[in-house]
Amino acid sequence: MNKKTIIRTLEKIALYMELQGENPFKVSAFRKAAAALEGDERSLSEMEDVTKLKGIGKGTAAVIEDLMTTGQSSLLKELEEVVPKGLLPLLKLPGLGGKKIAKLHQELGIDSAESLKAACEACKVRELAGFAAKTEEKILKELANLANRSERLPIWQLEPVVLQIEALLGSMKEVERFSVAGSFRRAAETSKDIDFIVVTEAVEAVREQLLNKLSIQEVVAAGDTKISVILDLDEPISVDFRLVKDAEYATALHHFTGSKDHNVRMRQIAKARGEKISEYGVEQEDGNVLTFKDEAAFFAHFDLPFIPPSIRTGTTEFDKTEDIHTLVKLEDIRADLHMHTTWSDGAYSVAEMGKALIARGYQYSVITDHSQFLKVANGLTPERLIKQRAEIEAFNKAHSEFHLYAGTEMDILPDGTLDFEDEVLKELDFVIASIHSSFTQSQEKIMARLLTAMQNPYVHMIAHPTGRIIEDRQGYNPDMEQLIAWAKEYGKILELNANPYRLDLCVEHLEMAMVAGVPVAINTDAHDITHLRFMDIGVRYANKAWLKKDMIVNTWTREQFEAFIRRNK
DNA sequence: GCCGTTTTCGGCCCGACTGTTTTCAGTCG
Repeated sequence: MNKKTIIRTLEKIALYMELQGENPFKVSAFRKAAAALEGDERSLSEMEDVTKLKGIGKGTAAVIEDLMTTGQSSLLKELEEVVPKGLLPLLKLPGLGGKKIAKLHQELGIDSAESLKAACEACKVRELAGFAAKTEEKILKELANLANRSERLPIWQLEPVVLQIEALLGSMKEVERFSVAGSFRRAAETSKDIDFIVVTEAVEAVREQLLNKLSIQEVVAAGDTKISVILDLDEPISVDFRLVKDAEYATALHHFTGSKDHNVRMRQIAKARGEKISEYGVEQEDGNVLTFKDEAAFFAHFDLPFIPPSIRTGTTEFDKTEDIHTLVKLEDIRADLHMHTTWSDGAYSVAEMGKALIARGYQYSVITDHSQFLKVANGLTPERLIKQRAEIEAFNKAHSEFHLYAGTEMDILPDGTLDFEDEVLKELDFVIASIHSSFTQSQEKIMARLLTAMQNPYVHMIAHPTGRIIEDRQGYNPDMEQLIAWAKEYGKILELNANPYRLDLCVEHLEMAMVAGVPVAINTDAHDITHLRFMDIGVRYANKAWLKKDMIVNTWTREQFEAFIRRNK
């Protein structure tokens, strides 16, 4: 019995219980048990007693025991008999939870998205206690959204899987070099699968290891050059591995990175010169096939500069080649201006974050914990801000080559006021203003809230300006044209939040900001040292909008940054 | 269901807000 299967079964049980309207604490107990198993590095056989794990007691241990001895869970089977499968996707509808779905099922016999839609259209739902006409309308709207949802997976779901596969490939001595390719490499918001190019002379050994060490649901193909599998995850993810010889690496990587349209343009360019591009190399008129040591050499062969993957759309990258050198690169980044520590909801102390930032080669950064309104995130009161500043100053004293600024991520409250008085704000080096509440207010109200922040002389930046989560929620729908105009008028920075859940501002809005000449900061919003890696995603994403390096605040030197933040002091 | 006792039940992170009702589930981080 696979540990992953047990984790997934426990989570499935939680899901079905939720649909029954079970006690939420009971539901979360099953989820916690699953998380406890997942969080423990040991395999099942290495644990003599699972109930020793915090979060696993008699009930969940019985489920595990059941799975180990019979290969299935009788509890889950019982639940599946009582709860229609068609109810599962309804949990994804905003506004509907287990209790409401259970009620819809019990009272109206609803068992699927289709029957829910029919009941709403027949005005049956509004007759139930706790439901009304407005709810009906909302459900219908969200059902339409659900149907429109593509099969593509969001980047935040793929990123940890890519990381895991990279670690596995990196550990194989038979693998000479490798790279993720496809739309993930192009920093697409969503992808239908993950592609890897792997250089090896030992195809057999690499294939065996991939098939044995990955948690696989289905092997689609396992040949000499291509291995295609579906991984056994919460949502199944397809992964293709292309095994190539070292000489083919550059052209194979280019070919499988795409985009399709980019490749078409490249092949046209080659054809005009009497050459032919394939994944194996560039064939000359005499039949001789050229190969390249890397992609840069490949592009150079066609008199092109290195084109970063994220701008390979098959359009502008060929028209604006002279601008490519103005795009930001990871090594241009000197700072991260948005992160959290244990003072609010982060996982590491000020000093631990500081050291991790120094290790990344940054010159300065800003600690920006949540403000008092966000009680669940342990937001800071003015008194705690003062104490935190002392800790930041102590860190700076011990590290003269680097500087940590004291900031805040301050909430813009639902009533349109700011969470701190000006007296508090003016003592801070850097002030971020953010919306984390009342997303469903009218655009007018949302804009009024944002205007308050824009007009405050102590606010420097608006973080994640739309509040969207990729493939999950739309955000609070601000009027971006207006917001960008205000940012220009009041001299504020807009954020490109690099967390793969957000990527907010999106490409379209970043382009608008650039045209308006509004400075952008690429920030990780790290709640953990490992989240600092998101800077790479942010930089690659920024390239999609052709943001010029000098408009990106955190490429500035410490002196330039300081001049900006001191303006209104 | 799990945990941890001032051992066998009460709390489980939380406080404001929305839409619905007149007490509450769901949503935000």
